[in-house]
Amino acid sequence: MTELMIHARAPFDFAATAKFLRFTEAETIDLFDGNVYRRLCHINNHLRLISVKACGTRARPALAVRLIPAATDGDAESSLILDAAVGIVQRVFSVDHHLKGFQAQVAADPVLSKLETAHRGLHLPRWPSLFETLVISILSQQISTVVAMTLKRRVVESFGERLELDGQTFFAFPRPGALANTDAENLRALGISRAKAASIIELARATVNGSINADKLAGEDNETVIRTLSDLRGVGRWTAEWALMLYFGRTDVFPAGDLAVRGVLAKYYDAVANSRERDLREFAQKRWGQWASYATIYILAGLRAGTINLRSERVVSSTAAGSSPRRSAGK
DNA sequence: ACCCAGGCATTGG
DNA sequence: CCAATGCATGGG
Repeated sequence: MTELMIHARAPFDFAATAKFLRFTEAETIDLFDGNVYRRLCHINNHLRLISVKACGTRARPALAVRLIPAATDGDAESSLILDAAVGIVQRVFSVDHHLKGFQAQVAADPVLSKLETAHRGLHLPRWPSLFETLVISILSQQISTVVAMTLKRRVVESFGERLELDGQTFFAFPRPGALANTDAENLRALGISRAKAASIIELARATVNGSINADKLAGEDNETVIRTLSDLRGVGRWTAEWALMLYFGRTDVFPAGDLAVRGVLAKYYDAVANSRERDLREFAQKRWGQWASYATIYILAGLRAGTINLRSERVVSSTAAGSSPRRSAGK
């Protein structure tokens, strides 16, 4: 069986990166068993299961990529598909990001350097397409991630193509065309709000007709991408910023409107305890600069792992025994 | 039953 | 420019 190797830059923690965007057991599309990452993808109009696992050494990490059905040696079409699959894996695991720069950036920041140590090697995990990225972010707006993943699973099972392999059913994320021509009621029936249903359908149509072009946007700067994506119904700054990270792989983005991120800054950074969104953004850009996206995901990773939390007081204050407690989250 | 969770569009000052 | 409001589900 043909297997391709992709080399990555150390530090690189394959499992942490694979897990970051996949927090529920009920995942039907983005599969990770702790060892092998698998996802069914449309590649050059073929359905293929991409299978990835870590190999190499700590100093020279690498990924091994396989396709099922397997590529046929010497077949030109198979070769194209394999190359495309490698491109997807490179994107999903941000193998080109060099985290030494992030380490240097946060060395003097007590909170982030602790998080960097705790989660060392976590790369920015990304989605294979801009369409999928935006649909997931729209579904995630305001509601808990668990609910959002439930809704995503229903969308995938209703509109995604499937492939049976060894008695197991694999789903691909729906292509834009599958959602562009559906009625909003079909999404409403899955528990999606009226506004989000309309947003997803409009996004699907914009993707099909080319008015949203991921390849073109890839060459634009952050603010241009944010402006362009924000023209879509249901896409605001928060959603566009996460798309800059989770699809385009920009390392210098800070989603200052994010509820969880705001809570952490309010609790752990006195300087911005009650700041407005644009002040938080300025603070983050100054402090984390080209690595603000990594500061963001390490903060969220820390929250999930319990390295940091939003529940109680940050530390025991030696002098203010009777002082009023700090609010733990922004309003 | 109620409140909240990795927002957004709309409306009104 | 800023504040208030409704929206969807599922877990506490």
